[in-house]
Amino acid sequence: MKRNTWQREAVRNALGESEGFVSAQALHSGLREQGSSIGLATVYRALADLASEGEADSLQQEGEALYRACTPGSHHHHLICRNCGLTVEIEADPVELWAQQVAAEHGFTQAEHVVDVFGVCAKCAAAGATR
Amino acid sequence: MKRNTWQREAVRNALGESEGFVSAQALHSGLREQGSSIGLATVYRALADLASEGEADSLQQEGEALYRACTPGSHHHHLICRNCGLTVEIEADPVELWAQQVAAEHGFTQAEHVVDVFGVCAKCAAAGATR
DNA sequence: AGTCCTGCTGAGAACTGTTGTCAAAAACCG
DNA sequence: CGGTTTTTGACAACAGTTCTCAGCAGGACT
Repeated sequence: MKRNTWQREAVRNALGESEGFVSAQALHSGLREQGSSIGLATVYRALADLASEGEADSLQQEGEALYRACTPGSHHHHLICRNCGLTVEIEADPVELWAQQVAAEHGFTQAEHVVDVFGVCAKCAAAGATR
Repeated sequence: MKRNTWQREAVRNALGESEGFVSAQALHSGLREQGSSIGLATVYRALADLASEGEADSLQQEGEALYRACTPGSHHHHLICRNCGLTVEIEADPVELWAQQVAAEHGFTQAEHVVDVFGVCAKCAAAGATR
């Protein structure tokens, strides 16, 4: 049976409050700074659970896993500011179709795809324009 | 100054001969089995060099980096069999346009994107059909 | 060809992100 | 409340990758 602990809630909340993708370790130290006594392993476990239940998305960047709360159930992709981490969920229907089609053309089945767009958001572009 | 050592050549060759994406460690042990005395660190260094010079593509899967020789200079994406690792280079012009457009719509600039399609190739689908 | 300099190599240690272990704690059931 | 059973948290273990550093060797120059 699956139990409902305050730790899991804490992770879910912390994830929901963050602007963009966060690493497990950042989340853990953030919670610790708020006085929580949650353990690192627990954060990893909670994140893995959330991700497998579709309540969070994950992506790999520079060898570490980043997580983000997302609208459950809906398939979507992300547009991520590589400077501040701001994330926008985007629909990608044309890409879905394209991926299926390309896979089929080459005899591939059970196609899945990884699609993420990185860029610099308007705010960061303006702030960094002088650089 | 950049030097041309037999180790770098060995890595380049081994990469070119492999069917799909290979991990640095697999490449290293493969070379070792062929009697080479190349070191693991050197393989990592050579792969990083090749990737940064555009002679190899890399992707992250399950926490490890995989590499593959690719046609230098051309921008393309990959269709990868998640069973045997077979890789097909694919053109994705519609996706390129889509990515630029979506980024622009949200005020993002300097858009880059990660697009990879995973599936099961015809051969593996046939072999695993009985499973 | 010989010499020198400097970047490259290889072995292993060190590091980083993640997962496993296990006793103790706490959530759920009645 | 008492019993059962999952979950937790501290820490060890692990895997992949990078760092370190003494010695080696590629290439330029002679």
